[in-house]
Amino acid sequence: MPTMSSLPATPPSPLTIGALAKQTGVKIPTIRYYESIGLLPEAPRTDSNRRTYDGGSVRRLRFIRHARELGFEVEAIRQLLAMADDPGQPCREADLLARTHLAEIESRIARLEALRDEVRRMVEGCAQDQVRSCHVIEVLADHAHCLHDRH
Amino acid sequence: MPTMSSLPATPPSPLTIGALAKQTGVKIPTIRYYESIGLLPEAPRTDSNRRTYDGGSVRRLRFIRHARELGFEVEAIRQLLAMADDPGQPCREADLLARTHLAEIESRIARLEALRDEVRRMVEGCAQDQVRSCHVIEVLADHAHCLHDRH
DNA sequence: CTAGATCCTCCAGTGACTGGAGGATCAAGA
DNA sequence: TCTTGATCCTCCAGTCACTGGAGGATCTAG
Repeated sequence: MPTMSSLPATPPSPLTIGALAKQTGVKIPTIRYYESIGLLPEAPRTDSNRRTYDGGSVRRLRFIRHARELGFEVEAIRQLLAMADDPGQPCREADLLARTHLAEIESRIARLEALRDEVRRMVEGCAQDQVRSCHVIEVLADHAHCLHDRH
Repeated sequence: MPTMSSLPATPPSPLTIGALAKQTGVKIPTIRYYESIGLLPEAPRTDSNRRTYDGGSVRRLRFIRHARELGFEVEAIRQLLAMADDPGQPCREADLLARTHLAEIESRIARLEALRDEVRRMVEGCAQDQVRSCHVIEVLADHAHCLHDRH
């Protein structure tokens, strides 16, 4: 084989912060901010002090982005990441945490489904050019959709 | 009939801001903040300048709270409320808006369901005291769970 | 060897609340 | 009626999670 071909899998060349931002949809200052609050580990630097990233960073950052979009706060994400980083280790304490998050997730799904049904009804009404009253508010205002009752 | 009895339905006595806060789980400063940014209409005042509310306020505020918890931003809630306030009127323009929100809601449901399944798997693993690897990150990191592709 | 893109740090600004200071008002009991 | 504790008012400063600009270094393509 001639000179050009290297090993079968291309060695995973490190990403710049800009490339990471592009691949994840997270803005550069936000990436640095996540590092500063410890959601992302401190990125290794090049000789000229630039941060470098790899595929793991992409997955971790995408996870953070999705979780934030879904309304989880940073502290919850930090806990979720810690559980993922440390699979099954202090299972006893992580269990309660996971169950709490699970209940919260299920509550969100239920409320989103109620909202979805109502918005869908609105869209269908519009499609038929019918003027029918809108119950979006009632749907989300209804306390029955809450799984927890601490309010 | 004696003197005490009034009309069949008790006249809906107005709520104080504190009572509204209790019924909705929204803190008093937050209620005032929502009024200041126009999410809630300016509350009528008593002679001594205190805000008064009714059942409509309770429903509207509960809606806002749930929508915020579900991660919708204030601007989206403002639009949703405007549609609800003005049922079927400028149907043509509201339609696109509603469809956009619908797609967003469905995307959230899909991602939350994926997350739920994974967290559930973790919890079950814990319950059996099994040490199995955790894929929460992979689940939410997976770009396939996104319905939009602008990133 | 430049010129433009990209990176660095630091710091100030934004959106959506959250809470304290200082003062007025209300409602219930002595 | 008078007080006293709860609740309300406005204003303003602080927090969380970003977001963006200033000023300067480094990289990369022509």
